[in-house]
Amino acid sequence: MLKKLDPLLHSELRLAIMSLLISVEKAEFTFIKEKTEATAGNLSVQVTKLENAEYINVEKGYKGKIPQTICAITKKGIEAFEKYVEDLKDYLKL
Amino acid sequence: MLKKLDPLLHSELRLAIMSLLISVEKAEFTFIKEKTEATAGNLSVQVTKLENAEYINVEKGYKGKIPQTICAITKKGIEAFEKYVEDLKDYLKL
DNA sequence: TTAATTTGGTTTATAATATAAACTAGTTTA
DNA sequence: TAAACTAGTTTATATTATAAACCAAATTAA
Repeated sequence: MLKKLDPLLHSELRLAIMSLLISVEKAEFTFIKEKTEATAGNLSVQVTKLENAEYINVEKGYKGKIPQTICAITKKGIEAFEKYVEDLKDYLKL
Repeated sequence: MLKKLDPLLHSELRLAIMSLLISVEKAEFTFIKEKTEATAGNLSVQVTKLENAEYINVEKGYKGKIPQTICAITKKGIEAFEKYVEDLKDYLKL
């Protein structure tokens, strides 16, 4: 039987964010924005959702005088991502 | 760069329908309903969307006196599914 | 025989989600 | 010092998913 997919990850932008962070571990908000081609608003909303789920943690600091938000994937986030991949494989026949 | 995912397929229930039809080629509405554990209403809506996209075709007939809806995947549907799988692989690091 | 129940759905209303527009706060440039 | 830019957040709107309500015919039960 097909497993219920984690709704937090079954979203194109959130999945893209997680996919990126799986590779690089941590990244600036602006970097993620460029890579995903998302609007800042949309990205901000989705980052907050992932943060609330503790799939990523978010640190707000400064790079010189300019605000800088750094996102990093958590252990919980990695596990959720890996489970999502396994669950999806059944749908995709992989 | 990550590709935009086909929004018609990036839906848990529609993906489950397509995944099932990829395996069996054609199936009754009621069979799909049992397998996916969807409500009839939800299934009806999603089947119609897939039909409108020509990813499946739907034949309404009778099994004896009882109405019977048969869904079958189309060539276009198979191709869309396969492309979706390939596109998703990049997100999933497969 | 007619009144409930079941089967096989569709339509429609509502809840959830995604997205973009508008806004805030501070910085740099002209 | 005012315009424009950077780095975001908040909020309003559009889209989507889902469930509830409904319909028609068949079956079963009284």
